[in-house]
Amino acid sequence: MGSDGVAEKLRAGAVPTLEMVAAHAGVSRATVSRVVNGSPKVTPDVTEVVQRAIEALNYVPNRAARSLASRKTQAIALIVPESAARVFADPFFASVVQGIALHLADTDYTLNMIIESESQSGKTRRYLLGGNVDGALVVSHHTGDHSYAQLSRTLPVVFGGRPLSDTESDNYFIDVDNQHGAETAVAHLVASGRTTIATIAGPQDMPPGLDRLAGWREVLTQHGMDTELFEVGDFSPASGVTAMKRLLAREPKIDGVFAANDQMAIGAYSAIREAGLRIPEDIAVIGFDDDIYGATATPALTTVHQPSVEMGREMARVLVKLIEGEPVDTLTKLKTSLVVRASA
Amino acid sequence: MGSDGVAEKLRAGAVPTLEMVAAHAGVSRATVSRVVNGSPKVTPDVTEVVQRAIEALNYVPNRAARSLASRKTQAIALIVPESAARVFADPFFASVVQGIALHLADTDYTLNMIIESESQSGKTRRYLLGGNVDGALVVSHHTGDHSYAQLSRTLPVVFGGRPLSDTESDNYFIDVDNQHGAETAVAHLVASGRTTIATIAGPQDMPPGLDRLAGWREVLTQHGMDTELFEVGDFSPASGVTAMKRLLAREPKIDGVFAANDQMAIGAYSAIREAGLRIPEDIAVIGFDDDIYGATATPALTTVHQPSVEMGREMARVLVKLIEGEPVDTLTKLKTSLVVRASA
DNA sequence: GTGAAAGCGCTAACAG
DNA sequence: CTGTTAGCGCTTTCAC
Repeated sequence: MGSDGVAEKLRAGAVPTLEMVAAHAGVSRATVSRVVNGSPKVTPDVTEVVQRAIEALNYVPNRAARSLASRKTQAIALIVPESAARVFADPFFASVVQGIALHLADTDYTLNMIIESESQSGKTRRYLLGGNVDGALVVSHHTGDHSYAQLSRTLPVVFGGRPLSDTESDNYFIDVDNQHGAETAVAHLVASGRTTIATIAGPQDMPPGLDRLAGWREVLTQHGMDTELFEVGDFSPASGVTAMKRLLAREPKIDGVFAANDQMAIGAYSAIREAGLRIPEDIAVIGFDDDIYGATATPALTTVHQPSVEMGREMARVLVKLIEGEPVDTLTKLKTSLVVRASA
Repeated sequence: MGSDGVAEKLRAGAVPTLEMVAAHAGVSRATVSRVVNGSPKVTPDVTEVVQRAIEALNYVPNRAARSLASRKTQAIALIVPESAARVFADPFFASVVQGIALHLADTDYTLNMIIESESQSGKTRRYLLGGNVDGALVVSHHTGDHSYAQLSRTLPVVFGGRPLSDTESDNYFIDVDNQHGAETAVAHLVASGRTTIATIAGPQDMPPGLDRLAGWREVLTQHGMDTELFEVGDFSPASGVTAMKRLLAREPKIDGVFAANDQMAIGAYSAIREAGLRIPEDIAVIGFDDDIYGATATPALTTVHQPSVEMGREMARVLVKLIEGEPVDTLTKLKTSLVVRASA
């Protein structure tokens, strides 16, 4: 009965199943399963016979069946909450995804990318709660938006970027050390002899905006310098132009400026030139992010590099550990580094 | 027996199963399944009772079980074959992925992103052949590399970009109309009075390189103009510089140049300026791609826009149709459009 | 160490 | 139109 059918399929060249491998190797399905899952208690001889059968049949385990029986999916969701278009235009995001995918390639986990269109946020929640994945990764570049925070009570979740409020202390975050990065940049300005250093800050309702401003303030304070010279932008080039103009109007003696991101720094370039000043001779400029805008600008922008690929890798690493029950830190901070080019 | 256990679980607040919904609604599991899958032959009354039970229990179907029973995965693989780093730095690729994800969000399919690291190409093949996905999408920007061509005999596959050779005629492709785009660009140059039009072609072993050169040649031929003025680059800015210099050395009277991509066009900018010529007064320049390099250059580059998001969307749309057995065209060509800015 | 048996949660004939 | 009956392919106790 059963084995006849199997023998038949074996010959038919159908998609090989564990049962067929078992028949081919002359062992039980349980044993094949053990070999496939690397169980230690299987005789080497048997293991080899099974391995051979697997290769002979070109057997590949069926994911769905395995998932159903083991109650694990071996899949991880990558949630992209912000407006899709904006997120994908962001090179930072692309690098993070790259890092995630690279790390996952070394594991048995699969990456399920989900673009969260607001029109169907319920769909995403259902997907995540429906046992379709073992864990989720949430990327939200600049915004501190963590509307998925509650999710973590049901499912392992790792966020990219720190939360705005610390009430969500039971969540896991991978963050870039924004404040330290900003400090490095401003310290560079100070070290190169600049004495009137302004900053174009990011939105003060976003963690990176807050932290980078704090870094600027910290260094100036240490050097007993004026800490009032800042204007807030929204991370767009246009806001960089406006902010720089206001800064120049307030204090014409400015000889150094730290912008909270590269795009605003490029905006500042325009305002500075319009005022008839030169970069870096009259005003040194440093940005933050190390994106394509700054790299291709003239003069090439000195900026703070964000370890974006590394961030993705770390997010994936932490999530996998979390899923597998290993202990991990609640907050991981990644180091930034100053990329000195021509603008400062 | 059975129903007692179910009633118990119902109270216990365990993850709801179809069986629990059936018990709650007082119908059979089959009926619940029909309602969930939108079968037309269920009485409205019954449907409603079931729906209510589903909501009451907050039931979500288990994907693995459904997949196992129906022998469908409702998942699509996105394969990224080229060196991951390069691909992700490419804004074109990011947009394509965006388009794919956007279309899939409207369907019941899930996107599995796979970065194909050469170290484990076998893993990818096994994954695809192991019945883990219902179909695959292969993106390869400029290269005509379709090493996955054979796959399509086993699994529905849709490629982005046309194949280099036409031997793979049983495969499905979504391509951009490179030749027509190039023709539009060159026609624009001709229409604006340019008489000595050169081109910086892309690699001649890549479809876009070939097609864009063909477009240039076609228009010049139509106008009885010289068709010898071309140099081949490798799509990098540096190769654009070199090619432009050679072109200028060969023919100083050049007053228009069409580059096969924006990055080479920007390279040409340097060479042109170095020769003491102005853009667009002395030489009009047009690129191809409409990427960030051209948009932020000075003067802003006139270029041919690639419908990248649309390409992703189309790839996903075609693959889903293919999976569901609907007829689709073997080759879909997407229209490009000329973006006139300051350089021509 | 290995096999037998019992499901995992759902779909899909097949009756009725 | 609805219920019954079998599995889908694999893991996992529990005996042997």
